[in-house]
Amino acid sequence: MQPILAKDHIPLKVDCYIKAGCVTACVLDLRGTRSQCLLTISAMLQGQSKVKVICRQRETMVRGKVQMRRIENPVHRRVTFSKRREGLLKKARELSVLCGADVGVIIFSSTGKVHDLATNGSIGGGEENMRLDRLHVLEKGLELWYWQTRSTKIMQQEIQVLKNKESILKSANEILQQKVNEQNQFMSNCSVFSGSSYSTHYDADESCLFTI
Amino acid sequence: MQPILAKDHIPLKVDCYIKAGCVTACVLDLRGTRSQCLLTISAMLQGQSKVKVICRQRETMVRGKVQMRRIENPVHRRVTFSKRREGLLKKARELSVLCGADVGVIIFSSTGKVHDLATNGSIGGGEENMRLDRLHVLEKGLELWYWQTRSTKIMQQEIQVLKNKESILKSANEILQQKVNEQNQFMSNCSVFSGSSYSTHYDADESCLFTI
DNA sequence: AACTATTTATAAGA
DNA sequence: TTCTTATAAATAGTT
Repeated sequence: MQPILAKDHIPLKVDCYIKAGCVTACVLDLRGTRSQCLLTISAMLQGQSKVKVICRQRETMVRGKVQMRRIENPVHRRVTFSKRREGLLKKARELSVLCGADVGVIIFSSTGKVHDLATNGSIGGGEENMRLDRLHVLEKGLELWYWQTRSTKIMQQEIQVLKNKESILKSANEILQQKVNEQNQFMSNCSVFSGSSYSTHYDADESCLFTI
Repeated sequence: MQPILAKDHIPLKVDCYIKAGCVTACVLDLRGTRSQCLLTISAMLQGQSKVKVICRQRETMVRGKVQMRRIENPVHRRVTFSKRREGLLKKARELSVLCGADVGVIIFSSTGKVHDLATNGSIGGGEENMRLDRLHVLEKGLELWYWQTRSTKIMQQEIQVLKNKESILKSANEILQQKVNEQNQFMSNCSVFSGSSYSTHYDADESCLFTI
């Protein structure tokens, strides 16, 4: 793709041409609420916006683009983590509300094993989602997180218990089976007791069916 | 909080005072790459930025803030879902890389049961994360998603199988126990066999230890 | 899919 | 921690 070099484009830097623009401004309303607003450049340059701009000189002018790599400074990293975690959860909630999607976010911090989670859809539908405050969402999130982690642990424990039971029952079964076999053999060797009803009641082959 | 009414603040609207500002601009570099840049208002007003601004009049000027409620138009909703899903996954990846956190995102779309997931930390550490392209991350994500869902299902199945085993083994145990008891009783009633080594080998109380 | 005006997020400073 | 705000980034509506 080649650059579009219109005649009325004047270079901003050596390698840039500005095409359009607008003004992001910080404002206070009469109640003192701070927010950001926007003015078109044309309105500014044509004097249509009756605005006096107060520009304070910053100590450091350079902020630059954030390098996408791990932040080494622990303080900066913690602050950034806190800010961006909030942002991510907000985005997740917005996606869920706007598009009716179920969104789950799980965050494990590197240091403190902190975990957060944002979710809805499973909470309830419609306008009620709007009224869920931060606390409620966090509460639900933790609940779900607990469910995830705990259920895994509990299931693993349950499996272990059942395996132990199985092992013990198998041993018991073997011993009992051995007894039965020995008794059967002993009694079959004893011709005095032939014709007894015992032999029909318990049979070695029948009990083998229960061995797994 | 009361508004700060400095003398050199001139009202922008009836209820707003501008305090500071900057210019967001759309630019093309010489290779035609489009990006956004920023100019300070002071530089603009003082003529320090040699920029000619071209403002095109839009057909519709009103865009307004997005209402945080479900988008009813299906086309708009799908487009917004697509855009914001990408944004959310990007944010998740950034949080993970910048702060060394493990982040998982699961998205179920309202219509097509589509699910996505972004994760890292478990993939690997350091600079290599930078090189993971979208496909790789998605692949890993799906893998993890599968792990989550499948492991739960598998564990539940395993628990069910073990419970069945336990039930069968218990039945077998009861039947065998009954046999042993009956045989013991039968033989103890038979005075001819007193003094046999059998009675010491299997005892009803001993096998009861295996009942859980 | 691309464009860009506008909104929103956030890094650094206070 | 919270506030501020300059600046970077996301995205809604349109082409």
